[in-house]
Amino acid sequence: MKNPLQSYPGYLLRRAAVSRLAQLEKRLEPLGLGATEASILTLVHHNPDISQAECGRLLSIQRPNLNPIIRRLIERELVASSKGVGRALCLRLTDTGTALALQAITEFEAHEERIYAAVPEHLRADLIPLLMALWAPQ
Amino acid sequence: MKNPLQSYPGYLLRRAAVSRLAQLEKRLEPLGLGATEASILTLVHHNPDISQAECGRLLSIQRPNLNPIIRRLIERELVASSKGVGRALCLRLTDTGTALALQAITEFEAHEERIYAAVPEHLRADLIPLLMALWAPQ
DNA sequence: TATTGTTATACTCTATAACTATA
DNA sequence: TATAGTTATAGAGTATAACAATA
Repeated sequence: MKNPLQSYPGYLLRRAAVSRLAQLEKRLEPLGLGATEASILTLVHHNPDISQAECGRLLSIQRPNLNPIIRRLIERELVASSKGVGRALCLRLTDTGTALALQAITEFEAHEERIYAAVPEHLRADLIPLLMALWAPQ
Repeated sequence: MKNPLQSYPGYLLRRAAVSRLAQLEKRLEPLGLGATEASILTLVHHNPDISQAECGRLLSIQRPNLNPIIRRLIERELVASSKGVGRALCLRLTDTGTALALQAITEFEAHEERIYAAVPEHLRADLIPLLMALWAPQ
């Protein structure tokens, strides 16, 4: 039995993404973080006082879906919020949140290394621009 | 505001996969097919008398999840089933199913072309092996 | 017994509508 | 009014357990 879809780049792209995400989540599990939560911590770490809506835009998560995720991070005291302009909330990491974010970033970078290791050396420099081109155009 | 994850290949991989899948589903919508349904029709078209379980293995869909999808395709008279060995069912496309599968395959190939078009020419031959390498190793 | 099909169920992601609050 | 946060809800997709049917 043969899978004819394995010659389609779109199918392989999806399979690769699913497989690598699962691999990452396995590594993040000891930190008690999912990939989305780890992404948010990283984003807030790099952008103190970012709003919830801005987080959602940068991570392509819609506000109604992001809300309970952020609330859980606040409940866990990894993120703290203060009032911003309008109804906006400014998000910052707590000390615990910062410590966990740094661990998450370490895992992200190890993950990045694993992915690069799977790519033939002469193609590594092309990987990021290639994936951006596959994402961007529509 | 900057998204630090955009320098991680794993993040870009996921974004690209989601974006391209959405693009494909838009093209398949006029056929009344989702990407999964179109994949199954293509698979059965290339492997007449394939079983449901084998479909699931090749497409990485677990049997309990595949069951209602196949049943819907049978209800729509795109797929017909006959008894195989054990409890297995042999799946085949009906004439309507074959006609629709051919249209779906045309859409898959157009999709493939769009993806290749986004890739710099000197990297096109590397695309499939690259994505397979990103999928496979773990 | 091993494999397949089936049912039930639960959890996560995602999508939309509608509401409240504030510059 | 426009933007942000919030709530409710519905639909995919995915995961596990358990049962039925058949070689």
